[in-house]
Parts: sequence; C-alpha cells; structure tokens
Amino acid sequence: MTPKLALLEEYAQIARALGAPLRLMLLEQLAQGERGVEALAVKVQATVANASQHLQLLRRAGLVTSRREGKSVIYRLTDDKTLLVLDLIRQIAERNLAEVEHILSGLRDGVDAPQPISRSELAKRIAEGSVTVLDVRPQDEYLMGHIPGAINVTLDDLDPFIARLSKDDEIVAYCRGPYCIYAHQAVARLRKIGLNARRLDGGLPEWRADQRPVETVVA
Amino acid sequence: MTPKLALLEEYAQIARALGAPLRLMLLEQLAQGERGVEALAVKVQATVANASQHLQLLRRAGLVTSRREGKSVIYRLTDDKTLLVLDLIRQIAERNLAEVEHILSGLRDGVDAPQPISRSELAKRIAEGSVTVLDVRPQDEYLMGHIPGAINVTLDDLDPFIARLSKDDEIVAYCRGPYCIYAHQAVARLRKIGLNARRLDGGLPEWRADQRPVETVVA
DNA sequence: GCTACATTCAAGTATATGCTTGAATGATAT
DNA sequence: ATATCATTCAAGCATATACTTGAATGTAGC
Repeated sequence: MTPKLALLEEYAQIARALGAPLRLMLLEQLAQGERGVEALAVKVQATVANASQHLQLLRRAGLVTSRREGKSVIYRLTDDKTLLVLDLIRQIAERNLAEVEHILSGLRDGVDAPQPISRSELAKRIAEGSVTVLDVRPQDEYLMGHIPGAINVTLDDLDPFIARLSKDDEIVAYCRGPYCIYAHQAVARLRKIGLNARRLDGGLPEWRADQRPVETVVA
Repeated sequence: MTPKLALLEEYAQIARALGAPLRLMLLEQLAQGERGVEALAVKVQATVANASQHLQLLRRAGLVTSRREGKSVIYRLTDDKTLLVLDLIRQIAERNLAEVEHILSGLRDGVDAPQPISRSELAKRIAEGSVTVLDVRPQDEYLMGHIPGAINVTLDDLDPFIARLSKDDEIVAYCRGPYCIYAHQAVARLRKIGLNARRLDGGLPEWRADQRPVETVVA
C-alpha cells in the first residue's frame, strides 16, 4: 500500500501548488510567457524573496522550470496541461460555488453580459474587419504579444477612449485568460453606456495555444 | 483588485481540497458511486470523525454534496469535471515528476508493460468474445457494478486464479480509475509469468462515463 | 580580485492543517 | 420518552505553510 500513498502524495503536491492565490497569479503571468523573478514579483505585488519561494515550490511540483540567463533566472510553464487544469477548476468553481457566482455578478455590475465570443468566431470577424478588439491588459503585456489589430486600453484609460467608439461597432475585449477579470469589468462598463461589447472566451494564452497569429511590438 | 483576489481564493480552495492523499482516496471512492461516511472511512482506513471532517472540507470546496437518508449521510461527487481534473493532474505528474516515474517503474517490477487498451477497443473485443476481463477491485466494489463479463480477482487471489488462464488468452485488467494501481500490479505479475495481459485505460468510473454497460449483482 | 546585481537561503513568527479523543447532535425504533 | 446508531462538533497537539527580514550565493563587468 505504500507505493499507492507515495503516488497520491505526489499528485496532492501538485494540487497544493495550485492552492494559493499568489501562485495562481504567478501561473497566470507565466501563461503569458516566460519571465524573470523580479518581473514576476512586481506583477503579483510580492517581495522578490517571497515570489522566489513560491516559484521554487511550483518548480518542486513540476509545474514550472527555470533556466539561468546571465544574472537572471527565467521561469516558464513546464506543461501546457497546467492551463487546462486551471480552467477546469474555474469551471467547477463557477458551477458549484455560490460565492463565485456572487463575486462575478458583482463584476457584471447589474449589466447582463452575453455569452463570450469564441476564438474562431472572433478570428472570422477580424478577417471581415467587422469588429473592434480591445486588449485590456497592462501595456507591457500588450507589447509582448497581442491579437493582431487589437487596441491596448487599460481600465484606467477606458473612459477617455469611449469617445472613439460608436454604438454601431461590435466590440470584443480580452485579457490574460480565464482568471483575468479586466475583460469582465471592461465589458460591463461599455455595455452600461449602451455599447455592443462582449468578452472573448479565454485570453491571449488560449488564443496562442490555438496557433492563431500574435502581433508583437519590437522594442 | 479585491474581487480578483476573492475569486482566486475560491479557486485556490478547490485546489487545496485536492491537496491531501486521504481526500484523493475519498474522491476515488466517490467516483465509484455515492457512499455513506462510515463506508468511506473504512475504505480509506481513517477514523469516522477524520473522514467526516475531510468530507466536509470537500463539500465546502463544492466538490461533493451530501444528503441525509435515515440515520446516514450519503456523499456523492458534485461535478464529473472533478474526475477530469484528477486525471489531468496525474498526467502532469507522470510527465514532469521524476519521482512518479520512479514509483511507477517499481510497480512494473522490471516488466515492460504495453500501452493500456482503450475502452472502445475493449468493448469491441468483448463483443467478439476474444478477451478475458479481470476486475481487480475489492469484492464489494465489484458487486456494486462492473464491466459485463468481468471476473473479480483481487491481488490476493491472483496466484490461485492464474491456473485458469492460458498463454493464448488476451487478458485485460482494470480497477478504480487513474489513481488505482491494482491493475498495474496485476498486469506486472501476469506478464512476469508470460501471460498476455494489459491494463485498461481508466477504470470503472471512466467506463461508466462513456455510457457503456455496467453489470450489477443484486443483493 | 572587487563590485554590483539578481536570486536564493535561513531564521523567525503568525496562521492553517491533519489527526486524535471525547462529547454533542439528529434521526429512528422500541 | 428513551435507547441506539451515524455523523458532526470541539478541543488539543504536532506539523506545515506564508510572509518578512537580513545574510549568502552566483554571475557579469571592470
């Protein structure tokens, strides 16, 4: 019976690695692309030492790997399946935890949002030129890669930007992925003033995983 | 930023619920079908109070629900997606954790096992009558449901049973699901003595989830 | 070699978790 | 009502985890 327990302990270790908000944020960042420790620490608003410790825990669980590059250590996701696990957990949470439904309805701010648009649908609309795509992530993440033609507008910049949109435009917003709520918030605000806005299903990592084109701004 | 953290905390709670071997065993049992607290406690070799506490934690995470039935409380899985998460975690573990590979190779006992047979393939072979199916779970689980025609042989009973098998038979063994190692062990022992044995991909819950027929022994 | 810089390690503290034990609750049957 | 049974609660202990702080390690450039 001992090998069975040993195996379960290994599986449990992976699950525990996903069991802290800060580590989920780190994984969300790493889903955008590989990063150094300090950049990650800034993004998740933790001290460098703390971020480093969490990253090492993720590495022990096999979820990330690291390499040295000069003075820096660059971390990246080991396995794309990790993103599938995170998305499944989110689905389970939305279906079974009243608390989650409550938080999400708060984000919707009394506005009824339509179903998210699928990535294949969005690709078609982009080809037709019949859609305005908003990337609501911070600028540095936008620069590292975004959906071709997408306009980078953070939530803070949204109000001044609204003047450039018309009620006739179809607007699609996206951000980091299933855990990112910026797109929810942006859509809620746009719909509240009568604009035709929807969320994209998934974020940039999912778009990229579909082998769809990604535009980069060269530094 | 507070709603984001609140959401992540909910997701993390689900992940943490999967972060203890005992709870994984409870979920494995519940994947076979709903059960009362005491039956579960016996199966996972824990005290009733301890099992009850773990079950309550799983319930808080939304992974199981319970109902009262007379004096007993019956628990069951809330969402079939939970099994998908468990299977994904197992896949990640096997790909990325050297420790897991090491444990599994110990189970194989120096024997090279072929790829598991798929469930659709097995269904075809059963229809042809060209396969001997072994259910290596404990008898009570076999009685509650098994693949039609499967023979119930626990690992303890395997040696006396071997005489009834011939080198010409194609043998397929299965047990509870992806976390169950009985089938690995049975296959290793059968192959060691030259028999043509393979494992089924997944266990009874996966077979059932495929809408395939399940045979029950009425009490 | 010396210095600067990014990351990791080590120690300390507060909090959370897993398990045990024994008592409390809830439901049924007499 | 009382007795019985299954489950849950409550308290206590040992261990694990999250975060902070300050020191140690490793690499690059002078």
